[in-house]
Formats: sequence, structure tokens, C-alpha cells
Amino acid sequence: MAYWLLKSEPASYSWEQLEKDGFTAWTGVRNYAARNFLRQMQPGDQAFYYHSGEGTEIVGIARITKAFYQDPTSEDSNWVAVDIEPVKKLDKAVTLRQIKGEKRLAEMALVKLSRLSVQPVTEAEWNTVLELAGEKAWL
DNA sequence: GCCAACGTTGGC
DNA sequence: GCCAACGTTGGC
Repeated sequence: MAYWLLKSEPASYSWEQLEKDGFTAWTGVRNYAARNFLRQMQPGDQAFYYHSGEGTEIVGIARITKAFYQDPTSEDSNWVAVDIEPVKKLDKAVTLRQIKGEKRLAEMALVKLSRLSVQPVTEAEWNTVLELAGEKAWL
């Protein structure tokens, strides 16, 4: 099982909206690097849900429920989407500031490749973020 | 194939 | 609102 991080501006689609909807199709990715990661996602993989713009923090954990398929919002077969569902809202959101201040997370794509909207997370990074979120018992 | 111009993302 | 990072476009 792999770990990922998905970015979204809460003004366009927030974690709260995802919880309300129960699931969503992750569409609209128009960047090749991000697209390549979408193609690697498997059902059961987990992803941090990050709010960019307002918030700049990891707010929850989502799960991939459906592997990639052609993005229905594009006629170009280059672009793909996956389906996700909410798993758990973090007890304490983990802010970008915290992440930047944590040595063990210095190599996170969120820090190094700040503009990438779909990124891989290592198992060590995943566990460290959960620790910062006060979710140790949930590991 | 190089590179300048330009557009977009996202933090601050 | 500003600016850095970076992807894309288009001229040569």
C-alpha cells in the first residue's frame, strides 16, 4: 500500500465538502508529474488531504477507492482521475509551518516541490505526520 | 534544441 | 498584493 498527498483549495473543494459528499472523483489535474502519480494509485492507498491557500495544513486522511480512469472533465485521454473517500479528520491539523519545522519532514515533496498538487509520501513521513497530528494510537 | 516570455500555483 | 518556483509556449 502506498501513501500520497492531495492538495486542494478549500474554496474550490474542501475536506468538509468531501465528508459531506461521502466520496468524490479527483478530477482536473493538468500537470504531467501529478498525472503520473495518479496513475500509480491503487484502491486502498491512503492520502493526506491538504488545504492550500487558506489553511495551509493537512486536515484529514482519504482513501483511494478506484484506480485511474480517463478524466471525465477532459476530452484528452492524457488526463486521468481517481475516486477517493474520506477516512478520518485529523484530531489536530498539521500545518505547513509545523512540517517545515520538523527535521524528519525536511525532504517532503510538500516542502521541496511546493507546487506539485499530487505527491507521494514515504511511510516514515506518513507516520511522522500522524504523530504530529496526535493520531499515534491510530497508526 | 535553446531560451525568453508568459501564465499559474501557492506561501507569505 | 507580491514574489519565487516552475511548467508551457513559441521564436529562432
